[in-house]
Amino acid sequence: MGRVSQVQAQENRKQIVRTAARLFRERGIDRVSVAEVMTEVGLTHGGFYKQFASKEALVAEAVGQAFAETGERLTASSREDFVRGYLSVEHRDAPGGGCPAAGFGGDLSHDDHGAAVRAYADGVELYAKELGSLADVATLIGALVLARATAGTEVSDRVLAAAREALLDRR
Amino acid sequence: MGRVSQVQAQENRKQIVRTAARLFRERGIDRVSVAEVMTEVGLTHGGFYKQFASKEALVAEAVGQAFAETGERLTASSREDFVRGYLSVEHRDAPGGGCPAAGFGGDLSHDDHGAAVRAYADGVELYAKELGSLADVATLIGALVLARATAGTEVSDRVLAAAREALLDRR
DNA sequence: TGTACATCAGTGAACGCGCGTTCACTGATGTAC
DNA sequence: TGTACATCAGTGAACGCGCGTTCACTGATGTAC
Repeated sequence: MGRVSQVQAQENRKQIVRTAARLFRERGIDRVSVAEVMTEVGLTHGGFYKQFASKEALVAEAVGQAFAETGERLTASSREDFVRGYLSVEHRDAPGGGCPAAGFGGDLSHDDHGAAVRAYADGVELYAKELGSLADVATLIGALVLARATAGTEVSDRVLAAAREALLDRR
Repeated sequence: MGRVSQVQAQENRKQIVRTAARLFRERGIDRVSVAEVMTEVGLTHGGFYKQFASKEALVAEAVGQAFAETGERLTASSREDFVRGYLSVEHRDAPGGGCPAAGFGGDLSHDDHGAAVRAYADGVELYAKELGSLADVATLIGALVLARATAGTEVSDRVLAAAREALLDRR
């Protein structure tokens, strides 16, 4: 295949970011290769560097993309609906389209991912604005991280239920 | 160097597990190689497989080791002291000797780390027994994960303070 | 207690593999006239 | 509007590298007598 239209190239670029945002959350940034993202989009891996300076640049954009998606959903539903959806078994089992704060938390705390950290911090602020307090954001995200890390044990369902109760019934 | 005494071999094995437990929490499991752990202990990488079946086996033991260390500290201090220490800037900046639930959370939620997940779930139960509720455990761990992921921004200190207030002053 | 031999923890080189990245090439797209 | 040429998104092979793991070897340790 030869050159592609500028419109098509921009569309391909967006698809790469969207696909990376999903795969990185599903399996962790380090466990997803550039080649895998490109294949999933339907391109070959060589062209990646025509669009991005490095994998790290893609990570930064993917984190931003994931928070943008979540932000829309967040402001479009009531507090109670959002909390129930967030702390659901479905959300626990489908990290690919889920909360980036939980999905990227582990990957970003090591090393320095400058731009990605900025997007992450802004995302957390947005959560806090919607939920009312940073402590509630911590409870929400902590419960999801714990539920995923313990998936398959009885602890997993119980931590989701406990956080639901603390954030909804208790207030 | 030739053969080493059984006592020395057991001591080396323990050192490998302890060192892995620290390095894995500091930089993430995928970012630490078997060779690096062995070098840090003062051995060469080839001998690793005389002691462990695979890197995965070491991961399981390292997670268990990390929770065992934390469990001792947890039962040895008052609730308030523990919460203050847990949500301190020092703990945020020194993950190597810190909470394994936060340090390993991201790494274990992807793929299936059977034995490690069991140790993790047991560790979470221990936290819950000490703190009183699983929701409080979620708040504690979520705050630390967020503080680390946003380290360097103002959000980081604020989320620690907010969780401290929620877990101590509010009750 | 001494001796002879088997064991096996640790060594260091090597393996196959997948990764991020580079590069010469292709040919449709975009542009200058 | 047509033509000639430059551009550059995408291709596919190749690179250097570090990883997890294997293996022949070493020689002190452990054991049988």
